[in-house]
Amino acid sequence: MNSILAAHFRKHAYHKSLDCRSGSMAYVTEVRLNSDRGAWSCAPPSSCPDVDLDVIEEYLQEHSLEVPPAHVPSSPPTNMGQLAHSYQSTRITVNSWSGQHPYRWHCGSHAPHEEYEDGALRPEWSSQPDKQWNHVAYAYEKPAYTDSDSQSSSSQYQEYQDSPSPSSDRGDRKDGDSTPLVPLSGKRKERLFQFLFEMLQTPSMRSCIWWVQSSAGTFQFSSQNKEQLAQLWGRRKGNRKTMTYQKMARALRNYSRTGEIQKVKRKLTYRFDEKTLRGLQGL
DNA sequence: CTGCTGGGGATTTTGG
DNA sequence: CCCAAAATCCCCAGCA
Repeated sequence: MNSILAAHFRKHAYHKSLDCRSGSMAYVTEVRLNSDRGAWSCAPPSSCPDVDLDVIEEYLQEHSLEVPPAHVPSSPPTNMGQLAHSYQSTRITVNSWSGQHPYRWHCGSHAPHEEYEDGALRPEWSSQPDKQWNHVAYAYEKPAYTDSDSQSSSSQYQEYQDSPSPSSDRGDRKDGDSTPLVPLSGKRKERLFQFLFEMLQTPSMRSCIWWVQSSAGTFQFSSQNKEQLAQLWGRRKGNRKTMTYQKMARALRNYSRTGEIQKVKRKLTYRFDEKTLRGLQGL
């Protein structure tokens, strides 16, 4: 899988690099937000942005939908440092999600260990690329690059972490839990939350969207690149008009009614319902 | 005041 | 064509 992905991106690296210039400005902004951590060491600050819609889209189409299973050849291509790194992280994500810790949903309220895996998963262009496996204790520290809202962080999490599971009350959805998660007949259009989940599993999209706390299902959009993500969504849907974050967020808010995704107090942050999460993991 | 976010009613699109 | 669900449009409010 690694090689495939790497190859794909490599394949596009050339002619796509042209676009980088146009797209790079957005990065510059975001990069500077990370300066205090020396961050982005593994990210593409000036190099070809990972948010190239064409490439991403193409890649996603080719290997669509199937989130890479937990098995991956041990050594990622060395020349694709950044990519390999991020992909590896993703692998971790997938790993930890593939039902290995299902119980967490139930005992999580006060379990402090949740933070750990999160630390490893966050788009932590953190200190050292090779430290990714470490269980950083500052897990709750918000990502350095979340612009100004950084001051709010740890305290908030506790709030929504132990919020009563919404699952029980809203079992009224006509389809219960089986539905939205699994494409009924395989025909149904991809849903927004499925798309988002997919993006969250895609290393190259980490400048647009990332897990804040994967164990809790919380994820966050980049204020810099959220529009690009939205556009990608629009393309995926085949819309004539370009999708915007605003519209996408509206759809997200609709999910809070039905429970698939809920808004979290934190800026640009949402949370997958556990049921939704489980369903997505099982896809 | 302005830009960014978030909220939600109204309307359109989509699938059965 | 009807219906329900999902998506989209559009306007407004709160906040830094």
